[in-house]
Amino acid sequence: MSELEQRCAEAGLKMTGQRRVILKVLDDSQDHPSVEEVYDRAKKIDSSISIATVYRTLSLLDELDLVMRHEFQEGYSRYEVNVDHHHHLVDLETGKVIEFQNEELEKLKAKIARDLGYELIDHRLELYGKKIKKD
Amino acid sequence: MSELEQRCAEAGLKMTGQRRVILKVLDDSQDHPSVEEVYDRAKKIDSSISIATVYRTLSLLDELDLVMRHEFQEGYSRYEVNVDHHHHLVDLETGKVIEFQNEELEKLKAKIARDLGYELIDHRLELYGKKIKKD
DNA sequence: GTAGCTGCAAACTCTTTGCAACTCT
DNA sequence: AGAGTTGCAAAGAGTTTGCAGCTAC
Repeated sequence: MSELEQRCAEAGLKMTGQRRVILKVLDDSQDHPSVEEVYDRAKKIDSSISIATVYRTLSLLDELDLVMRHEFQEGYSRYEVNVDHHHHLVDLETGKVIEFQNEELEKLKAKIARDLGYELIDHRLELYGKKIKKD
Repeated sequence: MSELEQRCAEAGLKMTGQRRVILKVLDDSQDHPSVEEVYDRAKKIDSSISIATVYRTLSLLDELDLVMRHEFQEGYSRYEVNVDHHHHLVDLETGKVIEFQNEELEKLKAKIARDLGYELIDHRLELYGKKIKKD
């Protein structure tokens, strides 16, 4: 039983065939798939699965904090399995998403919020860039 | 003639009554109105204006970089008149948007991208927080 | 005069939902 | 058995678009 599956069970979710398939797809993902992409990958395993179920399952998993929903500036959501805290740099030429962490940045964000009189609850930082070519 | 109007003229846009109304609404906005809000404010000046025109005009202005489109995590877009570079802190309890700038942050972002081998083209930073209450 | 702009309504995309049938536990 | 889950299709929200008429230049 995968860790995702385990944590779903702990949350009291019924482990249906469809959910098992979606969890496997997520477990196997090293990227940040859209709902449509999760759906396509799931269909390869069980072609009878419906996109409504994918939407419902991803929403549930997001609520349980087992996955993280992102809305890059594309008009739809992407999901990723909830790993360590990090941010994203989106390659504007290829759409590739690169993850990074930066401790200094974390401190700075919290400080900025505090200075404005706020407790930082959540945030979003995305960089969009082009690869530097060394000729 | 407002500065926005001037810059639209320079861009070769025809100055119709509807556009003048929308530009005035934007000029008078100190906040970050949604399309619906711009539409409502515009209708108070000219009730015959259509929401399609508001969408079309805001898209145009965004392309010309006269306004900036934001997608906070709300499921729709908000616009603001394109002023100095800054970021936003969204008050999670009231929805209020607070603007801030931070030079240190700017440098850090560019450095992170550079270290990853990227030239920073664009970025997005939003903080979401709750007001700290001093009891 | 004409290219560009408008209002209207229909269409589109992404997402959610009501419902009857089905299935884990 | 019963609550939770599913597929389907319809509905929703936000946004875009085709078209015929209108308007700034």
